[in-house]
Amino acid sequence: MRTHVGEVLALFREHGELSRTEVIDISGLSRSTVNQRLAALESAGLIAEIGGGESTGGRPSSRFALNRSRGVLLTADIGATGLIAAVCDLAGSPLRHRTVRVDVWEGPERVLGEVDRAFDELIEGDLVWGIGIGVPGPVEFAAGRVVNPPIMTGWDRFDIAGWFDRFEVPVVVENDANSRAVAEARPLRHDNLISMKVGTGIGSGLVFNGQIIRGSEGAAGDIGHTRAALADSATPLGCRCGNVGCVEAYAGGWALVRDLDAAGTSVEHVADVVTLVRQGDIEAVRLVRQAGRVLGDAVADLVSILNPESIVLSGQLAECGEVLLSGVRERVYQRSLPLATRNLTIRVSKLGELAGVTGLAIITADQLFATDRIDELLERIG
Amino acid sequence: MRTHVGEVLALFREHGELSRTEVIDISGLSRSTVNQRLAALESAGLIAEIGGGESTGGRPSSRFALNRSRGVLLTADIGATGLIAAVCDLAGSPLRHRTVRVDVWEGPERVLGEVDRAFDELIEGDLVWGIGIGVPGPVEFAAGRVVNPPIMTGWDRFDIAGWFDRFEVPVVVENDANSRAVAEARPLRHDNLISMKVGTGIGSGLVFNGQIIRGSEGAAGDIGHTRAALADSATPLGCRCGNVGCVEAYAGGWALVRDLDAAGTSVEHVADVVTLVRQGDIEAVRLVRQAGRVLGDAVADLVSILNPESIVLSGQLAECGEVLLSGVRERVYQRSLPLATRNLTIRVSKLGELAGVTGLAIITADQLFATDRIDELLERIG
DNA sequence: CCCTTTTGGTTTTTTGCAAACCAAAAGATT
DNA sequence: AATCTTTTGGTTTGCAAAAAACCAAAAGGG
Repeated sequence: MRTHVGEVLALFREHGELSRTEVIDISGLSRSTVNQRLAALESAGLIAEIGGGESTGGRPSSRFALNRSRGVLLTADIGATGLIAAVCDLAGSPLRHRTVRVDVWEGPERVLGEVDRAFDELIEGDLVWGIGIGVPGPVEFAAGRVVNPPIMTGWDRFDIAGWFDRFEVPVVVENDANSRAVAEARPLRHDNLISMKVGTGIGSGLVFNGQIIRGSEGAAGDIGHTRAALADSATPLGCRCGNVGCVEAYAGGWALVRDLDAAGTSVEHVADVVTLVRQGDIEAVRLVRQAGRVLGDAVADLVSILNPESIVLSGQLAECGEVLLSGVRERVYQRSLPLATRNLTIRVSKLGELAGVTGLAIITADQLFATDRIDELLERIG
Repeated sequence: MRTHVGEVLALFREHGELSRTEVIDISGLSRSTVNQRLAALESAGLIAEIGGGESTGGRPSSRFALNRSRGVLLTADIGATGLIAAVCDLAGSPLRHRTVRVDVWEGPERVLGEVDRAFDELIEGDLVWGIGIGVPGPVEFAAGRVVNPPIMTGWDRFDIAGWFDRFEVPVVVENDANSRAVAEARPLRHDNLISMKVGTGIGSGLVFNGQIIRGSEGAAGDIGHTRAALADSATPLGCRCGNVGCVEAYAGGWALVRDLDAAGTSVEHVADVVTLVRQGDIEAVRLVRQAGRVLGDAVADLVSILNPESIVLSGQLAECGEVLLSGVRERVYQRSLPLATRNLTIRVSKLGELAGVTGLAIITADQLFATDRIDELLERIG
């Protein structure tokens, strides 16, 4: 009986709620085949019948939907100085989450140990179906490990997927910016989107043709260390990467802290900058708006080259909202080709700090429900 | 009998020459199914048995390969001031070609009329299976037409595919830079590649995850009008696009003609610049090398962001070879993140002016041999 | 010359899919 | 209220594709 149910399941993941007739129309399959597959999916508990539909002049249809609580996905979004662990349903929505403060450079054993503990506390007898781990570095996706990370000391080629062997479920490892981008793109059905994370540093995730662009070595997305446009200030500032004139050295959170401090306003962390902006501190607002312009100049080139349909800003500095956005918009609409900005939207993420874990859950579900792996899943859940 | 032969055909397109046993191993299908499909493909003439293989201790295998001369693909690479029309085999290799001088702004009827004439002269009783047209503007691929082109006056939304209705074969329309990128990427099996065309203007084609990145409106790839790095020269030059400081205004062919002319060397066309460089003219070499640096600065950011495995330069200025390359390489290896340049190769295209028509043939074949359209093809060829 | 190895081809069995048919549940009509 | 029409639900039957099993052919090795 275990047939090509994956294609039908994919329809529910994409469209949400469907009746038999709708499945028939969309898939082009026959009524009997659709019935057979729906029965298989329902008996496995992957889909469930929900409230009966309205009549359109005849017998009312019964409607089905993905049974999003049949199992859970454990996800952990590991950042430079902290991590968020979450239990998500099969549609990707976080159900419960915990934040843990731990520095990534303390190494994989220490950090993943914290993830383990957080998972143990979050699981409430849930059936774990998959695990997704987000990391702030380049990832070899197929192997489930980090390769040549600039900031993740001690993590190089560490077998992250193997760490979670005890769960006996698929484990995916993905770059944190990429998982954010997926979380933004998928619900909107945007196939071409750029997600910018502006926190202490600056990173980006690219989704084009509906797929994550990882590059040949998983290092794609690093917009923070591209060259900034030096409008009039003749002094190219040094960056923490060792180079000079990087975007991050002007618009990154650490650069704003540096500049505000130099201007006489005592700040310690990016959060302080955000607070000042919200309080309307003139110097802070001026600096963040200027950071937006630098960011906008960098994004403008990217818009001309990649022609995305939307750009989403996230990260701590994105909490400055319009103050940051206006600078970005100003430069993008000024510099990018009109053709590329005609239907472009630039906005701040609505997902906030949960964007990472949400995206990881979606990516993990993608793997679990992949048409060529669906049998494996049915095998496991009996 | 008309079954899922497409999957097996795809194997031959990817691997070239295969024995039955190899097809069985790669596809995972049973011997009988493979035999059935091979028989169907062979009777349709899509594959042919080639010289028997060597024995490895048992009966020697018979080997099969795509019958690349079963039909031909007509392709035309339309540039700003001229077009190349070609007859290609089913593997994408150009068999015969013609060059026609015609300006694209003379409109679709005039230009496509020239394409028609060139096709008629090139066909020698060949069975035409598909047509591919490359154009210097943004393309709505699914519809087979140009949308909002900046330089293709009179072409907006013109039904290019419809023009070739008389052939009664599938027609694909693609951006010229994109088709070039495919021609470079496919034979090398590179999944992440940037192709830069440096001629009068500057354009690029992006292939990532093995797919063309077209952007949300087919406008992706426009690197020519991104912002150039203004090292020390304090005067941002005006560009023909109306903006200032574009890469093209420094490194485009028209900019070099402008600069050489201003320096007292009388030149009219980009070809003259190339000739001068080859003759070792000091000023020309200096300018082209400098153009390479400007280009390199722009590409460097793209390398950091997209992490391609190779960059290929084509177009007239690429004929300057090492003179242009050295400038590009200098800046890329200086500016891009080490992680992104570790395994990066930067080189000049070996395909030359036929890159466009080759890529178009490959893209057209992709459509013809797509698994969900293979039955349509078998229907047509009987 | 026989045995082993590897590939080629055919027959048999299974299974997934679709067409066709019948049943059920609603609204519409008389 | 009874019947007709419409739409959806479910089952049976027939077909065809795929795999397993089997036999044949063509090489090398002893």
